[in-house]
Amino acid sequence: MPELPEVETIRLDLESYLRGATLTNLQLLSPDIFLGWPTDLALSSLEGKTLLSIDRLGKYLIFHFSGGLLLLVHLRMTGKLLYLPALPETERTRYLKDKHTHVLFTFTKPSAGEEEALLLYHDVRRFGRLTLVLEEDLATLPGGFNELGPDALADTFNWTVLQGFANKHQKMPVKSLLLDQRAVAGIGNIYADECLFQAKIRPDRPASSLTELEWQTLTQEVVTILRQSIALGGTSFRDYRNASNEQGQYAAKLQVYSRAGAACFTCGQTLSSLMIGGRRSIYCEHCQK
DNA sequence: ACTAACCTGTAA
DNA sequence: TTACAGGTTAGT
Repeated sequence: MPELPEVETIRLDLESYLRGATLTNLQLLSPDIFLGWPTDLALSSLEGKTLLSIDRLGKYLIFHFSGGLLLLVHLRMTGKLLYLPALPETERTRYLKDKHTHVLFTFTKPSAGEEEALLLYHDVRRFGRLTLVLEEDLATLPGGFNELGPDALADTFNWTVLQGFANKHQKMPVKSLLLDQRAVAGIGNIYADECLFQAKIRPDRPASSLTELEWQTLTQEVVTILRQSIALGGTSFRDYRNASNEQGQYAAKLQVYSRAGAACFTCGQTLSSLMIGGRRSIYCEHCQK
C-alpha cells in the first residue's frame, strides 16, 4: 500500500507523538509477522527502552531505541501504524479488538506527565514485517534491506544513479527499473506511473533506450512528485491512512494511475494499460513516447 | 525478466 | 465466482 510519501507521512506523525517516549509494554498477537536478528532476539527486548528517533529508508521505517536496538517496519500492502490517542473513541475500541491488529505497543511519555499512549500495528493481508535487529548486526540482516539503493529524496540520489543501474539492466523496462528498490528506494506502482507520465516516457521502454536528458527529466519528476505528495499527506487510493487514521489528499492529483480507459487530462486520448513485470501500468500513447 | 506465492477483502 | 489490489521475494 504505502510508498515513500505515505511512509514519510507516518514517520512525521509518529516522531511528533512518540520521540523520547519509553516503551513499557508490548504484545505480539501474531508472531509470524515478526523476525528477530539474531533470530533469538525477542521483541520483548524493547520493553523499558526509549524511542530516540524514527528514520526512513525507502519504504522502511527505522525506529531507533536506546541500547542499540533498531525496529524495522515495512507495511507492504495493507500495514497501518495507528496512534490511538489521535483516533476517535469509537475507532479506538474497534481497532483494539479487530482480528487484524497484530502488535500493541504501550508508551509512556515523560513530556506529558508520564501519560500512557498506545500504538498498534494493523495489517489485513499480513504481508508487512517487523524486524528487530541489534545495530551492530544490521549489515548481516538477510532480505532486501541491505540491498536498497539510495532513498529517492536523499541528496545521494541523482540521474546518474538511474543511468548506472540501467547500464547493468539494459533490457529492463523503465517502469520495472523505477520499481526496483535496488535502483532507487521508495517508488511504488502509483508514483512510477505518475512520474513516467510527467516525464513523457512510455513505461515499456527498455532502460538502455533512454537519453541522458530523459533520465534527468525523470529524476526531476520523481523528486517533485514525491515532495508534492508528502505535502498533501500521501495518496489514500484504497487502504492507506496516516497514524491518526486519516486519508491523504494526493489521490485528487493523480494523472494516470487507475485511470485506464479514461481520457488523458492533457490531450483527451483514452489512456492505455499494460502489464509490465506483473504490475498494471497506465500511460498515454499520445503524451508518452 | 517473468510467475507464483504470501494473505484477505472488495468489486465486477 | 473470479479478478485484482500502494509490495517483496523465491524459484524458474
